[in-house]
Amino acid sequence: MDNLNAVLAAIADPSRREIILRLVEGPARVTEIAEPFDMSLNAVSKHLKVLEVAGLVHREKQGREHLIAVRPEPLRLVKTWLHEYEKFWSEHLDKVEKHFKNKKKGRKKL
Amino acid sequence: MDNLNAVLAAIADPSRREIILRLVEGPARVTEIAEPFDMSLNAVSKHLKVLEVAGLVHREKQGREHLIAVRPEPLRLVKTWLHEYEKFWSEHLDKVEKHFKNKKKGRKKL
DNA sequence: GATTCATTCAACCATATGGTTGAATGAATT
DNA sequence: AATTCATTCAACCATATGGTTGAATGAATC
Repeated sequence: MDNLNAVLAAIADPSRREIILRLVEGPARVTEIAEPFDMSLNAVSKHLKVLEVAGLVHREKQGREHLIAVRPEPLRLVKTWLHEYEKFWSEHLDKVEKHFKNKKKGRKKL
Repeated sequence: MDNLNAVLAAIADPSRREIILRLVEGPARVTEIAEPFDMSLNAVSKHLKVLEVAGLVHREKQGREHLIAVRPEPLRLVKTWLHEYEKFWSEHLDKVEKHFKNKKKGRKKL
């Protein structure tokens, strides 16, 4: 999946990870989300945009306020990549194992 | 862990993820790693530096060539964060569940 | 010792990122 | 209708990022 880039870049920022964890508690308005942060509302708004583009957050406009809710699905992509990595890793270990087995068996040949 | 930032930023780049997967096959020299890429050797060298700083790769200088090997440990940090996220998520689901249980039980009160 | 080979360092470039402030939009309140 | 409130848009700024090219380093080879 191509989106993995966006998802990883999004969660690479600590403020955005904090926002995500905060949002697991439940949806919140932009101002609420921004409250604990030592940065402008605008900065938080930008972070939310990044999370939204990555699909990690969904925005529901309710009149003048925006309700932001976390969306867990894109994190699956990260898990999937980690699993792919581990799959390759264990396959490689298999190969190494076989390599050593062959060494044992064929010791006298070479 | 603070390094999580560096690890996530490192794997957010697709070339670097490719390098990592390549290195699971086994250690390689810089030129070997660079070979499949359509970018300068220098660019790859920089990517390796980023991976090295993030701890995802280890460099062993062997004379004039550098043997680069993958180091899986830092990816644990990513897994840990995902687990933390999921923990919070399920705790929140618990809360929601209890909330609805209370609604059921106390329906007549409110 | 001169040359070649593997790699990094240094400088540069364009674009992205994370932040700011001030103005604009648009809904709610008076 | 005027004002206030929630949010984004726009412009700007400093720094980071991903790439380039050319020079420097330092080991191997002739």
